[in-house]
Amino acid sequence: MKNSTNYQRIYEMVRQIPRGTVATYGQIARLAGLAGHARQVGYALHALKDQAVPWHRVINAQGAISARSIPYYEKRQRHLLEEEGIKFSPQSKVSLALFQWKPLRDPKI
DNA sequence: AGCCTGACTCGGA
DNA sequence: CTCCGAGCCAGGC
Repeated sequence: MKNSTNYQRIYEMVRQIPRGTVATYGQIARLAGLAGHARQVGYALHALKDQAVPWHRVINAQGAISARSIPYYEKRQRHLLEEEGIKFSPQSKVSLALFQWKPLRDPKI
């Protein structure tokens, strides 16, 4: 990666997501000072190899787990979230109103 | 160096 | 409600 700084910022933010809450890609991007670069957050997590950050707490803006190349991971992510007390709707979606991380420094929320 | 791909999001039709 | 297009960037070939 050329600019590892951006990735570092993203990882820092993801690491700060409290247990039992979730955050969206766009939200992480804003908090990391990369507003509008939600996609980059996804790439950063994709490039992530070790389990140093709670990547499973990052979901898309619809409160659903984003599909990735390996379907199995999707199931595993859901399991991890459920173990933290996060509930999924019949449509496999998380209620952002209830579980989304709401840090004070995020103006949009 | 150039081209293609992908864990996203938002606004408008 | 669903579908489409544009913006954005790192990594692999």
